[in-house]
Amino acid sequence: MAITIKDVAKLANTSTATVSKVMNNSYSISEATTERVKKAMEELNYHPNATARKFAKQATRTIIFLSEISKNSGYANPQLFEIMSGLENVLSKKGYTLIVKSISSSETAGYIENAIESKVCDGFVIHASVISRELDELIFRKEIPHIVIGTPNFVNHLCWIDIDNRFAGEIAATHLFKKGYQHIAFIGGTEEDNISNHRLQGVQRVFEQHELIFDNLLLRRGSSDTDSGYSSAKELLSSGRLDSIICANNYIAYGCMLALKEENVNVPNEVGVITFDDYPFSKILKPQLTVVGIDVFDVGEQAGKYILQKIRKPNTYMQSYITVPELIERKSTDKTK
Amino acid sequence: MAITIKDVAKLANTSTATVSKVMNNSYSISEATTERVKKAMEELNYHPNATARKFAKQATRTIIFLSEISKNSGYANPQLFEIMSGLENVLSKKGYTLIVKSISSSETAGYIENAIESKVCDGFVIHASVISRELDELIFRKEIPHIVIGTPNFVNHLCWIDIDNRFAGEIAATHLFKKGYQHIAFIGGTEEDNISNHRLQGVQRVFEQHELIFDNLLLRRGSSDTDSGYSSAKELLSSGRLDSIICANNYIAYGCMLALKEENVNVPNEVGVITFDDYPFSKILKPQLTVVGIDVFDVGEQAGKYILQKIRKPNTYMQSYITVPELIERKSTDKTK
DNA sequence: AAAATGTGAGAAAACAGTTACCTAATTTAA
DNA sequence: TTAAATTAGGTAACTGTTTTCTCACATTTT
Repeated sequence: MAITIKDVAKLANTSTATVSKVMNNSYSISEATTERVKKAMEELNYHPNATARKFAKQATRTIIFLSEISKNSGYANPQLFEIMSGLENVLSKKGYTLIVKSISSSETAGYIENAIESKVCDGFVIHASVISRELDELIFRKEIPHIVIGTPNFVNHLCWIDIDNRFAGEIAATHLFKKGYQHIAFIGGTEEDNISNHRLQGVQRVFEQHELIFDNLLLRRGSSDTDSGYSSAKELLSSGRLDSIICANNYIAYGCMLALKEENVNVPNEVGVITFDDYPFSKILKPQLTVVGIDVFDVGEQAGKYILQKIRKPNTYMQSYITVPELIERKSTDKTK
Repeated sequence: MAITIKDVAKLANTSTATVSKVMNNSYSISEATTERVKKAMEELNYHPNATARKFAKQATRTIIFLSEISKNSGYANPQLFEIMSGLENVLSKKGYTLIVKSISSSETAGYIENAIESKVCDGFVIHASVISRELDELIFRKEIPHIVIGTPNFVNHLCWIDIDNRFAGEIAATHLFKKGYQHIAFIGGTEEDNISNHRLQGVQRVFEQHELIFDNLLLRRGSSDTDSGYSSAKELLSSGRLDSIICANNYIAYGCMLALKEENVNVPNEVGVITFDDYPFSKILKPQLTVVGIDVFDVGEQAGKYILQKIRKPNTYMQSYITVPELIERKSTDKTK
């Protein structure tokens, strides 16, 4: 049998109430009694039962992180885990526990409803890829403490945190102009890919600011992979006058670099290349890629801070929060004017 | 106030014991009563309190995954998350919950002792990087259900699961021989890096089998990164006769490929390149890398199965379990004889 | 010296389930 | 027909901690 609070109370010659009060250092307990109790706990090597505590306190101090994780997620989606790390980091510091649960968007609402009713956790951090209309409604109706990571497509009530991808696009374009590039191309993912869309919008906004027009002949949309980056770059090179390429992500950028090398185009002097997200990748290419870096660990941390705040003060209101990207200058745009 | 088992019992006109029995479908309860109870649960939208259940049952159905995760882990250590995904996958299926906790090796023993005494979880999956001698002793003394992922350096009592890196080395060397390569070089990480050591041992074993001697002039040890791969490859090229290189990991391989390209060495015809672990990376290089692939998701799954088994039947004994690597043939060794 | 105030600590009632044990009713076996 | 066995379902104890309420006693104020 495990040692319980009763054993401690008996040894310390007090009541369980007093022992509990000492543990929670709430209420006024005299110095002497406190010492006696602590000594007894020490002597018996007492560890309070965590489940019983949660039960009595009616609070779980637990957050559930929901996203779809399956074979290859670790490789394909390193940002997801970077976010999770940031989240764990702040929760841990505040004595909270992180449960990780893989789920598909069709199951999310059901799972969350059950988990909150069953008091499994105090709140949820939900990856945008697993939200649903049903969830939006549920969360509103039951006032469930939550935060979505990423921009949900149809948001009425969900609150979320994301990267400012438009601003990231602005940073990229501004940097190229500053470096003296003038004919900027853009290679993005599919038309449905909002990340690409927002990054492109940011680029276009900079053109407007400079009272220039973004040349749509220098815009390519494909899929978000290396092959697409490769073929888009080849097309661009053969078709038009350009001196720089903004790639919507690392994979595209890599394909693009391969094409440029094949065509013997010098990077950064003939064509500058810039992309987004600082994958390990971008540091090891030759030349190293200039990147608009996004601190996704920080996104996880912010999400953690927010959900804790929401639990402590349920009337806290926030619909969205945006983290700020930052330029990481490397060789691929280091043009000697 | 939340709906409890009492409310259900009252509505169904039975005792709480009966409701509980229906929920756990244990004991004999008549069809009619079962129906009545289920209808009542439905009607009240009853969700049993998870904490109270755990408390009454004295079992947590929870596993804690311990490793060191910090900023950049998601990028630098995708395998870690691949393992976590596999683990979550099997635990989830069996109704278990996965808690993720970042920790450093100096804290592990203390944390585990407290968690097990406090009945926070039923068992632990521990990454080899956070074990300690103290932990080994603790786990033995208290018979703590656990499994270590990776080979611990000093193991007396810990049980662990790992990849058969020696066998992976054998696969690599065998493949090269089969393809007609004869002068095989090896680029590894530091002398302390056991993964490199084991892979090299496997390679050497194949040489022995063929009654050949591995030429130590074609062995290079450095760090495990791209730069090291690059400089080692350059050295090898200038110094000796070789027709193939085994790189201990993807980063080294990439550096190696850069060096080969710079020296205008044709891959795979002049020099074949093979490495380990199937990072996304290896598919997008030109030429694509042949790789001894290791299914780390499977490692996570195996670990999950083992820990569940251990909890169900504590007298299950296993000291180590090894997963089998597999050759993924791509262009970088596709020599036309 | 009496009244008001403050402080330390215990008794007991939560918290919401599970389950060992018991009884009554029904079925089966002899 | 009776004894034994089986089945259905209720009673109440139990899981380990927290917390409200109360009271005794000590201290301060009037």
